[in-house]
Amino acid sequence: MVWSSTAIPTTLTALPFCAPRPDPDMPPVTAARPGLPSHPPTTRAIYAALRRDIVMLALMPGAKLSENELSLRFGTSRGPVREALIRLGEDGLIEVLPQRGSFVGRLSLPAIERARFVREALEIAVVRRAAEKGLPAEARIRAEASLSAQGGEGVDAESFIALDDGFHAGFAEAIGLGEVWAVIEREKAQFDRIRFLSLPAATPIDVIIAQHRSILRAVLDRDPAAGEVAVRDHMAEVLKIVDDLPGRYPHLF
Amino acid sequence: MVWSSTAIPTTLTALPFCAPRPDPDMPPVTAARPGLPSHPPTTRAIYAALRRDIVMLALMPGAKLSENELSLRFGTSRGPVREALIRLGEDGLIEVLPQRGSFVGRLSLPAIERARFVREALEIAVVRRAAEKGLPAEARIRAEASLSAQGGEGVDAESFIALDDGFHAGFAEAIGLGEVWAVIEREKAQFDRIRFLSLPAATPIDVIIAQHRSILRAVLDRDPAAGEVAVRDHMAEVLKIVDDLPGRYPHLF
DNA sequence: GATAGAAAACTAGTCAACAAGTCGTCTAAT
DNA sequence: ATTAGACGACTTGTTGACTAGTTTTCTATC
Repeated sequence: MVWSSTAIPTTLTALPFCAPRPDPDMPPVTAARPGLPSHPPTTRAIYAALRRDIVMLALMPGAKLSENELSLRFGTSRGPVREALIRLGEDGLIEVLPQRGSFVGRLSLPAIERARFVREALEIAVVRRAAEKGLPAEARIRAEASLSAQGGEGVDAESFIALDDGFHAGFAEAIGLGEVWAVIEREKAQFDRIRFLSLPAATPIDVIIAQHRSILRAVLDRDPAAGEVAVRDHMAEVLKIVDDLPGRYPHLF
Repeated sequence: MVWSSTAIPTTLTALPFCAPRPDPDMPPVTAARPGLPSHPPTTRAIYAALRRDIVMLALMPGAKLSENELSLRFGTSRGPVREALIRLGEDGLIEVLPQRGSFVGRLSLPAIERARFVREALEIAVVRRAAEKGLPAEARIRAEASLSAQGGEGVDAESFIALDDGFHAGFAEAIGLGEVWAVIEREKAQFDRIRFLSLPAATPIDVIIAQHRSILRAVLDRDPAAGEVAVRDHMAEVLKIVDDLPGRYPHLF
């Protein structure tokens, strides 16, 4: 068996950003990101596909995820599907009730606040240390390239989030603690969902880019305190958009 | 099938603290902590048993973990064992090489430093917020009870670590973010192993208790800055004991 | 028609067998 | 003696069947 190319059938789907449906059943359509870590073979692909669908709200909170149905959809047996579901459960993205079923986790304000808290704490520590140690030239170039790409033409929501992630991850890698970003990424899924949910009314991209600039400037100025303030400011954006969401989409909470 | 009581055969074992063996095969003996969360049934018990053995170095870094052998030992099929191994792999405690075998992860200085970094960042954020919000009376009582218990008679290594964990987790729970401790706990396993490894020569318990007192005092004094300093001081202890370990136990790294 | 009970259609949990890849060893040829 | 090749004893990955529990639905009874 060859691990390099997984043959999980995947399909691209247009995302119904602003059309959340009360219907818990969802069209079983997905796309798997290539080039993810690697550990297991088909399990990883299924995990990636489901995670992407959940984060992008193609699978709505509360939707039922039947192992049988998924194994049928992915063309594998229940084993790999089950393992993928276990990992999604560990990420807090789905909830499996014994003998009852697996369901996409509902949005939870406490869970979002916890994720925000964890991310803020880690990101502050990373930026502080980057400001103390100084940013390698290569990392600086990449950060600035990401910044200008963020403001470029034709960046859709998904690619902007990818650029956003890369920008933040760059600092962790720069200080030789790239794996810290993996911890952040696990938590990040929680409020990536609300980010997609509130896309039209969300913080203007210009503001976010300006905050990114502030963070980078503080690091380049070797000013940890300013970096911490900039990160705090940046992370506070989540709080602003999260407030009225439960009122607007009560069935997702 | 009844989930409440799992019937995984477990056996208690005296721990060979200061007798690390080059032999990668280990006596397959374990005890499972009761009252763990609950999600799956037998998988959870196997996971807990193996995790405990790994953290306490009853399973030495580099040891081979055969799914077949483990399923034989636990009296189940390979399925639950496999799922437990997946979760241990996610925790970074074991490494599974496709078609080759599963192995207890070796001690890695970068991994330990990463875990230390994450824990320090989160613990600082927690203590700071606890100092800002103030500690509820109940939490204060529990913290002080834990402190005196830590200095009590006849606390062995395992129970001290449990008290230690409870002390730290208390702050997270006090500020309503108890689940943050779960994130810390996942990372903590990495340097719990070196804690057990360096038990005899480790930092005297008195010093650790004094550091705990400093943290609690800072929180009670509503002094976030002092709390941060105290946590940094406390976390620095790990650095002190980790230095000469690779030289003394090269086969574990 | 409304309600209580049985049965059928789900669910996840578990298991044993098979497939496929890797490693070590043993044999045979040079 | 050395080396190349094949065999066999491992490993994890995958599968489909079976078990036990839950929910729903349908039916018979009041």
